[in-house]
Amino acid sequence: MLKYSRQREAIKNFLMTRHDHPTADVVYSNVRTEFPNISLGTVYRNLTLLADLGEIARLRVGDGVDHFDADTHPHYHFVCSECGSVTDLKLKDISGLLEAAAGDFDGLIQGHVTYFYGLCPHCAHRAQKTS
Amino acid sequence: MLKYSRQREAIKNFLMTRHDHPTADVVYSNVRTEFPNISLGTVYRNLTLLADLGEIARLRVGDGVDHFDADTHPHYHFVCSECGSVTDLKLKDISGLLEAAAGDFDGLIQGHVTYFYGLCPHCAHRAQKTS
DNA sequence: TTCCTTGCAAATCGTTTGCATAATG
DNA sequence: CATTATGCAAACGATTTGCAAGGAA
Repeated sequence: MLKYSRQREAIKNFLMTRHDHPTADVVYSNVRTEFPNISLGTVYRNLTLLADLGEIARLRVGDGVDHFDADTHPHYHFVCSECGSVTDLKLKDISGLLEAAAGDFDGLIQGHVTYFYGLCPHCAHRAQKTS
Repeated sequence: MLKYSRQREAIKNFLMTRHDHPTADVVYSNVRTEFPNISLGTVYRNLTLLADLGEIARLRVGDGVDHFDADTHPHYHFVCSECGSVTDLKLKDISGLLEAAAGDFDGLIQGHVTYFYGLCPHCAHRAQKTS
C-alpha cells in the first residue's frame, strides 16, 4: 500500500510549478531548499513512483537525461539543439499517425513518442544576429 | 584529417548486414570475431564518428541504450515493450508533421524524432495464445 | 615522420539499490 | 505494530576519456 510522504508531495508540488520539464537533478536541488536532508535517491524513487502512477510524465528526449512533466495530457515537446531547453509545442492533432503506422503492421501499436528539435526562439534569434 | 582503419570498416560492414539496429555491445561482440583484440572504446569511438559523418544513424528509442542503423534514409521505428526489439516500420509520408508543428512556433524546427511502441508481431501472437 | 587510431583502464554520468533508521497508517 | 519511505553510500550500466603504443598518409 502507498503511504503518504511529505517529500513526495513536495516533489510533485515543485513539478507543478514548473513548465520547463526539469531533470531529477534540478528537482533535487530545488526541493532541497525545503528539505535540506532529502537525498537524490529519494527524488529518483519518487519521480519513478509518480510516473508509474501516471501522476507525472517521464520525458526521454534523446539527451541522455530524463525530464519530468507534471502535465500528463498528451502533448508534444521541442528540444533546442543549442541550449538543451525542452518546451511544450502547440500542435494540431496528429493522431492520424497511429492509424497510418498501424497500416500493414502485424503487431500491436500502443502509442508513439514524438519530439521536435531545432533552435528555440531565443537561440534562433541570437544566431540571426551573429550571422 | 580522417585516416582509414580496418576496425572502422569492419564495424560499418557489420552494421550493413544487420537490420535489427544493434547496440554498441552487440557490434562489439560481433566484430570481435574478426578483431579479437578490438576494444569497446574503439567501437564506441567509431560508432560516434560514423554517426557524426552521417554514414550511420544513432537511434535513441527510450530504453537507455543507443541503437545503430546503417540505413540513414529517414524512416520510422517500432520498439516492442515486451522483448525490446527495434524494427523498421513502413509508414505513409507524414512530413505534414513538420509543417503542423512549425505553425506558430517562433524558433526554427529542424527535424523530429518519432518512434512507435507496443507489441511486436511475435510477442502479440504469444500474448493472444496465453489469454 | 606526422598525426590519427587503437587497446587498455580508469573515469564520468545518470540512475538504481541495499541497508539500517524514521515516519506513516 | 506492521510496513512503507527515507538518507546514505555503494553499486550499476552505458558511454567517454587519458595515455602510451601502433598504423596510415
